[in-house]
Amino acid sequence: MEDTENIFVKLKDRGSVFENKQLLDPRFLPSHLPHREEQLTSIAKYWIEALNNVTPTDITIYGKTGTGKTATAKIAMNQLKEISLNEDVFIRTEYIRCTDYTTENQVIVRLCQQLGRDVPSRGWTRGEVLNAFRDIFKKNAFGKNMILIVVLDEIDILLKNDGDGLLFTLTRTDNVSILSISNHVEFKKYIGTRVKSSLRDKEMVFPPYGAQQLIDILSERAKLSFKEDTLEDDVIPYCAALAAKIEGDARYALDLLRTTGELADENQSDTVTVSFVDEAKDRIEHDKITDVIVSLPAQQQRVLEAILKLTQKKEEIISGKLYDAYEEISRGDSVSYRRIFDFVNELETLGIISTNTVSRGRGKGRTNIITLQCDTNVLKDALSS
DNA sequence: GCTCCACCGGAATAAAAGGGAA
DNA sequence: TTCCCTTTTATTCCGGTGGAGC
Repeated sequence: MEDTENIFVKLKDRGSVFENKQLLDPRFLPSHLPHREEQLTSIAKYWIEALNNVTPTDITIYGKTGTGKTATAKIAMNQLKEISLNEDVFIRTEYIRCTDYTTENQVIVRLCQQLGRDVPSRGWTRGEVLNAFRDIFKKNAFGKNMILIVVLDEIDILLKNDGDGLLFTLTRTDNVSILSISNHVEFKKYIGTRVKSSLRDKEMVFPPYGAQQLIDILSERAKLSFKEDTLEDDVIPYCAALAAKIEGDARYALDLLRTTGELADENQSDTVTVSFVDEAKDRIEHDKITDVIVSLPAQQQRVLEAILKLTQKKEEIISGKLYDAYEEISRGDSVSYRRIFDFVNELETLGIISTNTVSRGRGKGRTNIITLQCDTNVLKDALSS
């Protein structure tokens, strides 16, 4: 029998335009962030108090997706940690992503665990968990007061889901400083008055990156991630221009550049040309929508199916009609209208659909007009997979 | 057996704007 | 013309239930 060629060997030997693709990964944290020096300095000016054994003031960071909020906060955390080792203080910085820990309880439990307390995620009462958390501040091996700086990323998600209980607890705990990061400016509407009074925070806004700034960011990364002379001159400016249009999103810009390189590899091209950028843009859009839809619960997929069906019939989609279509698809296994209302809202948050509430006048009440915001073919493919 | 919490739905309340009375 | 009424559905509030981790 003839030996089968090892597919990995074949793929491994194939050329690549990348020197180190990891550097373009959104999770990669560079040591230097172009055009965020000012914001980093601002955070440091507040946090430096910790080195004098004073709990720093709370900070709130606003900014759209991909404006460097998380990266800046993480760099500040690392640098503070580094310098505090040489000082006579006990500072802990902890990072929590509120999309992973969506309730007060989950965050406090997680903090306890990160700080070395063995707290189970279930089984203990709220009081027991809180006591364990507060105990951590009472005694420690060095006989020094611990200062805890908590970075709560995407805090708007937690506030919307669970209310302001977490902020209440944290602001009432001595020696805790909060840095909250939010995508939305209006997230404070979820904070009640009792918490507002104890949360005396400094606010910071991260502006979207401009096209030229995005060029700087991409150039810096591309230098190390691509092989020499593989990138055509126009590629980076074009990626930057596209990303600048989408609210100056650096994460998107990096994603675009990486996908463009991947397409060059797939086409076994030695150079990355502008023509791959447009293709990369389509692929990212397609993958993004597909990923979201595939991970949706079955009931929400059915709602989308109903929307797709009505869209294809070119009918105006109003909430009542949508529910009828949904019930028909569900064949008896349907949830209430009340649930569908939530689903529609979630789908809107995800950007798959948009809604517009209109009133039709006396005797006709009001309704939501729903429109699909993505390509019907992409949606169809995603639903059938 | 205890706790958490995602999921669910009933009930109350709010909203919008054309129609009709004054 | 102004202003209140009307209707229907959007939206909010809130409590129940059951699965899962401990």
